[in-house]
Amino acid sequence: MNFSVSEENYIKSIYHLQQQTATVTTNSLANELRTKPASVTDMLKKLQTKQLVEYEKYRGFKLNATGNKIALGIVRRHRLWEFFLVNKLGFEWDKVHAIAEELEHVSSMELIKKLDAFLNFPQTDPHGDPIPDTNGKITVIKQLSLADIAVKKNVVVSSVSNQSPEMLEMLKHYHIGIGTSLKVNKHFTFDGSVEIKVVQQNPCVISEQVAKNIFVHHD
Amino acid sequence: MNFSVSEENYIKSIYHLQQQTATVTTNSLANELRTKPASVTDMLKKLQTKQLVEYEKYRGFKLNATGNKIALGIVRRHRLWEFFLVNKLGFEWDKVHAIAEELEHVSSMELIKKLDAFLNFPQTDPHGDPIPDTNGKITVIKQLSLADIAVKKNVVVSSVSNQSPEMLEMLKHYHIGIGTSLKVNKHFTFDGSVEIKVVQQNPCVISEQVAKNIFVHHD
DNA sequence: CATTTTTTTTAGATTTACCTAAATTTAAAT
DNA sequence: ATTTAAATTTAGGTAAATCTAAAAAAAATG
Ligand SMILES: [Mn+2]
Ligand SMILES: [Mn+2]
Ligand SMILES: [Mn+2]
Ligand SMILES: [Mn+2]
Repeated sequence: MNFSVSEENYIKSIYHLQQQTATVTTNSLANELRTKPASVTDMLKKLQTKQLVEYEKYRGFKLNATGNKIALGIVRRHRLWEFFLVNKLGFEWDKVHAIAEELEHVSSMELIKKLDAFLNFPQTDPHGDPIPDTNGKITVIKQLSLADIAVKKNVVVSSVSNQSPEMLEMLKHYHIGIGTSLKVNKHFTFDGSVEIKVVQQNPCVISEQVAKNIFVHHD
Repeated sequence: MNFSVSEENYIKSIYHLQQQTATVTTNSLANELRTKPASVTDMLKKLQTKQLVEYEKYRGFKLNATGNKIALGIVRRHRLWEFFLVNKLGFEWDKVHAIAEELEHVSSMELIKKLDAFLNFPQTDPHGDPIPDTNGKITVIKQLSLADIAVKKNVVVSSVSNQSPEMLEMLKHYHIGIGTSLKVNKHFTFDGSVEIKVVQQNPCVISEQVAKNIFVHHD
C-alpha cells in the first residue's frame, strides 16, 4: 500500500514515541507533530481502518506489526538521507533533520537501494542512531548516558539525543563527536555535573544536562 | 513566497509548454499534467492572484517574469537531481524523471547549493538539457534534430527529446549517447529515414521518428 | 466517592486540489 | 451568417488534512 506524507509522519512519530512508552497518547502525539488532539484522533481512525495501529478509544494506541515495519522503512530512509547530507554534501548534523524530514517521503524503493549502496551501507546516521536494514531489522546498541557511567571506564560516544545547533556548538567546544573516546573522572553530587577526560584533551567539566544527552558504550 | 507541490508542478509545466508555444492553453496543460481542464482553470485563478501568470479568460496564459524565475528554480532542482541519480547513484536515464519529479519539491536552498557543488556544478542533465544557474539563467544551445541535419557534417549529440526506456534501448543499440560524435550519410525521401555513421561504428539507418528525437550541434 | 480537572472524542467548518456536468465563449464549417 | 463543434469556464461536489468549540470519558483530588 501507499501512504501520504501526512500518514507517514504520523506513523513515524508513533514509532518514536513508542520507544519510550509502550502505548502512545493522543496528546503526546499531537505535541510531537505540532498539531491538535482532534486531528490526531481523525488520523488514528484512518490508520486503524488501514490496519496499521491497535487503537481503543480513550485508551491510547500503538503500531501493530505492519505499522512497525512501515515506520522502520521511513526511519531507514530518513537516516540514510541524513548520512548523505552530512557525509556527502558536508552539512553539519544540526541542519539535516528538517531536510531529511522531506526527503524521507520520496517513495522509490530503487532510489533507497542505490543510495544505500552509494553510501557504502552505513550502519548509523550522523547522530549515532542505527539505520534499519531493508527488512526493518534494527540493531539497538545498549548504551548509557554519560550521567550514568561509572568513573575511570573507557567509553566511546555512540549517539547524542539532543540534536540542536546549541548542543552541536557545545560538543564542538569540548571536541566531542560520535566515536570520540573518553572517560569519566568524577561525578559531582552538588549539581550532577561530570568531569570527563576526552582523549588528547585536557579534563573538563560538563553540566548534567549535557551529560544526559551524550550516550556512550563501552569499547 | 512558498509553493505547494501542486503549484510547482503547474508552474513547471507551463514553463515547458511555453518553450513550444508562447501562450499556453487550458487543454494542453490539463493534458500535460494528466488532469482535467476544470482543475487547470481553478489553479490558474490561484496562480493569477499570486501574480505568477498573465491570464485572460478563454485566451490562454503565460508565466510572467516572477513565474518564469520560479519555474527555472524548479527546473534547476529537477535537473540537478537527475544528474545526481545518473552520475552518482548509477541510474539509467530513462528511470530518473519520475524520481526527480518528487525530489525537485524539497525546498531547502542550502540543499541545492551543496548538491550543485557536490556534483561539481554540472551544466547539463543526463538528457542533455541545460541546468539553469542560481539566478535562473539558462544557456540554450542552438541545436537541430538529426532529421534536419545536412549530410557529411560532423555533429555531436547534445540531447534527446524522448526519454522513454524504448528510446534508451534503441540508442544503446546504435551506440548513441549524449556527446557521441556522428555524421549523416544520407536522407531517404521515401520514409524520412536517415543513414548515419557513428564514430567507430558501421553506418546504420535510423527511422525518421528516432532521428527527430535526437538533437545535435556542430562541433 | 463525589467532584473537579484533564484527556480524548465528536460535531461542524475550512482549505486545497481535485472531479463531473452544465453553461458559456470561441473557433470552425456549412 | 448561421449552425455546429471544440475549448473553456462555472457551478456544485468530494476527499484529505487540518482547525475550534462542545460533549464525553477517564483520571486526579479532597
Ligand atoms: Mn517527514
Ligand atoms: Mn538522526
Ligand atoms: Mn514534480
Ligand atoms: Mn532531464
